Amino acid sequence: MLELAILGFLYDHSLHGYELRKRITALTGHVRPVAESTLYPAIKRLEKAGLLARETQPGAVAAPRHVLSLTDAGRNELRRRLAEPARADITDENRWFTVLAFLRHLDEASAQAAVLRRRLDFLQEPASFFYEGDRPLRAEELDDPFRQGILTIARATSRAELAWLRKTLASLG
Amino acid sequence: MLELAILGFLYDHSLHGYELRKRITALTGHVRPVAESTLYPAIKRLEKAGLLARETQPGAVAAPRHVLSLTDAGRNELRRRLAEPARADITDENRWFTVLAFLRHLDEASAQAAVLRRRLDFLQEPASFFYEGDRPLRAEELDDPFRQGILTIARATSRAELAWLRKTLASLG
DNA sequence: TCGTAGTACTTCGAGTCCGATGTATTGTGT
DNA sequence: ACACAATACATCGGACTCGAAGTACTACGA
Repeated sequence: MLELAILGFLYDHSLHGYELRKRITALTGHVRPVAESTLYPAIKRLEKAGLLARETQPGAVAAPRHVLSLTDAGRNELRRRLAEPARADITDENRWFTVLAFLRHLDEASAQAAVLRRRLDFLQEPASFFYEGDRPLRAEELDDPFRQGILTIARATSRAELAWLRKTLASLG
Repeated sequence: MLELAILGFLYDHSLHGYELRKRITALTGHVRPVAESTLYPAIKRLEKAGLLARETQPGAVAAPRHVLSLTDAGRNELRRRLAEPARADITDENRWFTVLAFLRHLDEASAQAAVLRRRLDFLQEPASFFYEGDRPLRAEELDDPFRQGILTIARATSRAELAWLRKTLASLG
């Protein structure tokens, strides 16, 4: 997730870690903030794996900056992760949004459409949060107003996303 | 999150680990499955902290079951976690849904309302995913269809949840 | 000139999670 | 009679994450 965001942001521009941090915070920080002590080790991991390169600049403002850029292997890896997301990247909205945020980096519309279709399939699975035996319960069948809320909100999200997915899939041809 | 779900499910009934696992899977498993090797250590943690008690039954169906039940400390701890959720429990939808799933266990409507109000405040903060400088961008200003999708879906969710929150807060008095 | 805020990165330890693997029992199909 | 699935729990190592603290430098107001 974090790694995907790092690769995704660096695909467009080289950035130093601090700027990267600000962009990741803007993207997902209001939901799930990223600690510095998580970001910098992640950068090191990716660097060690040969996915990104580091060039140290003398500090213009403060401490020396490490300007990061994707290697060819890094670009390939980003495309691979976007084209073949893990199951959790499809099902978990937080992860899914990160995939969506960078999906334009896939070159082919058909590959983009394939990813959207996986999300579509997932949303169409008959899944609920609450069951009676094996039968999924509908909001109206619950007497707990908070659990009703969960189903109400999830249904609204699902509806909106299905509409958007179908529209976008149609426009991708 | 996991711990909250364990405490929440055990508030109503004593359950053995395997049954607990099935209920947690039903609740959040389609989004984020819980591995057995995560659940059982979590149970041990809570037991060690004195929040739940274990009674071993001879295996009716298979291996001996450990029937788990909340101690008084466990009941207090659940109510405490529900009444004073961490920031991430409010902002991350996955965690928030878990709080909602058990919020009825808070005795007082005013305490329930206070939690809902925290979510309301969060949703009303002007936050986006994409910025131009400091200014949040609207869906129409993006030319990336996938990023437009993120904003479109997030807005639909937000609208539905705000409506539900206001309705429910009104009915809580 | 002194404190504070912001930039930019690092280290450490503790906790948490997961995949893989293992053990033991009962029920079901063939 | 035997394999296999399901029940039920446990252990282990490796990876990831976080909070706390630290380093170091610049800019700016009082």
